[in-house]
Amino acid sequence: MQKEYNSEEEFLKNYNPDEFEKLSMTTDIIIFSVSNKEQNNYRKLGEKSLSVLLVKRNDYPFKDMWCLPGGFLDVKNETLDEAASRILTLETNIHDIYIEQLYTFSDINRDPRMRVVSTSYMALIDKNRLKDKLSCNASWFDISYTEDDNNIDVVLNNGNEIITFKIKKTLKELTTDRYKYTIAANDKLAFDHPLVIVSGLSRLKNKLEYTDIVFNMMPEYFTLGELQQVYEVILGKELLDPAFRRIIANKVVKTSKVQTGGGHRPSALFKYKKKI
Amino acid sequence: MQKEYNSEEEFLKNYNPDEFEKLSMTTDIIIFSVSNKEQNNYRKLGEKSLSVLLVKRNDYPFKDMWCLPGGFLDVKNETLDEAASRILTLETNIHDIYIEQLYTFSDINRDPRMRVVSTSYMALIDKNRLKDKLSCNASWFDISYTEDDNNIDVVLNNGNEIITFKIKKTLKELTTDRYKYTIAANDKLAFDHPLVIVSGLSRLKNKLEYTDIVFNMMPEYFTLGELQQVYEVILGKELLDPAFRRIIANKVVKTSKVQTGGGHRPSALFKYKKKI
DNA sequence: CCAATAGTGTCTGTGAGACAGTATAAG
DNA sequence: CTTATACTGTCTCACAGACACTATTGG
Repeated sequence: MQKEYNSEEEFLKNYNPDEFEKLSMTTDIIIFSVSNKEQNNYRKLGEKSLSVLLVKRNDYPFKDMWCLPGGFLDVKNETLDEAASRILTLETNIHDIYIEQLYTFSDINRDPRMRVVSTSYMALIDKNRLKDKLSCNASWFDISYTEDDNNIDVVLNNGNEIITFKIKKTLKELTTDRYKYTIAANDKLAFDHPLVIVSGLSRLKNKLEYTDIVFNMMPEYFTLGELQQVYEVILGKELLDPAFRRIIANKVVKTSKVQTGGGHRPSALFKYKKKI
Repeated sequence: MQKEYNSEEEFLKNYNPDEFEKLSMTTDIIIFSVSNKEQNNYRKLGEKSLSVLLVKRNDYPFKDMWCLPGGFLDVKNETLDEAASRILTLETNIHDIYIEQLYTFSDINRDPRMRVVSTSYMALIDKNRLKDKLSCNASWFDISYTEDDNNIDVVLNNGNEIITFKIKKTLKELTTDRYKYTIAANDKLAFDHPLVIVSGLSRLKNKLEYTDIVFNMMPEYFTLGELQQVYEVILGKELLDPAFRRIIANKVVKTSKVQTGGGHRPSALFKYKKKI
């Protein structure tokens, strides 16, 4: 039973902040970018792929496994958004990166040390902006995945090491296409990070279709062929040229620059057309 | 510097769970439903409106103000989803309610007592399912709101009391239509709940267009006129009959029942057609 | 000339917006 | 007969899918 107070001030003065049990919070950030595989055929375009930044854990728990960049919330001084930005800057050394909150994961045993709830974020970046080298324990992994009604199989590859995991989908409810995701196989990723990656992939794919989010992953100047490749690699399907050009027509501006040297017709370079 | 351990078990045995500062978490639930205003003209349909369930606070902080149903996370025993379900059942006395996570709010001073991070949920319900009376301090408020590029003005009305608040929108970033929402005016709602309501409204509006979410707010049998009214009241605009019927044609099944007594042509009753 | 990408023209079918029209109960 | 809603037919326009075609470079 609450005691009687005469004012909010009086109540707050007497409040015991340990009335409710407490826990720690972290943020995990899934940083997406686009990689370019070099081609040996001088004519062909380099194949693109979607990449995610992972960090190798030096310490327990999950020592020697990979995880998303993340860290604990500074309870006294920062919001979750600020914590995420701090970690993002720490990892990339650049500012002005697109970031958005994804989902808050709260499984009781997701951290073996103690109860930790984690709010995940998704960030998009053009890799070319990274002037500094990555810290030695961080690495870009190319993502490929297949999905059907029951499973998502994901393969992450940094050229050196291959990480695979499988997510099982079970229909949660009839009126939307929401699934409950559970980790069905995973050896190399720490915590519940397979779930975070899948949730980020799904958000990215959706937002690609109804926002201009993709331009956060593009350099200032790009060809429509490159942009189309990025769409294709994220959506996991090929697009027809005329249809694609119609879709992005009012999102880009043609510049006077062209890109030559490809052993074929040069392509015009475009910029993102900012909305009014 | 982390000490040297030889195994995960050894590390965990020696782990100090108070290494990182802790905080409390809550969940707040925005429960939407549809209300029916009675009409005095025997021919006319009762006007529908979107409603939200609010609770009057008996205790400090924010004593005597209204807030969304919510509560603290039981750190030892439940996930956030479970906490939200628990509170939802507590408030409504029914199970099988549609619920989804919305967003995690973490402003440092959102709770005057101490640092509290809150994960918000949105639930949709058909009010007619509520057999029990609401607890005496809970009440349904009809929502009406207007929105332009800079502000959202919301009016909540339970027939007795009127709550208004204003949200200021500032563009966060160019590539998507994401805004930063800040509370510009609010006297009667506790915490940052105006932000939660606006975030729920926006989610509901969006999902209406690409999911079958609306049927969680409908009774088992309904007329297309009623369904259309619900769409109109959520979207805040009128729809043309033929267009609307095309959109929902493959989401509903016509039954043999009809609804008469309206002083006009009887309308067929429909059910939600569950997907295969 | 060849291979590969850049870029365009256009046909076709689908589907949304719009509006007009018919149907039918209760008073 | 009036009023209000229920429900349908159809025209038009915009746009996505599909495919064929032209353009241009480096080797």
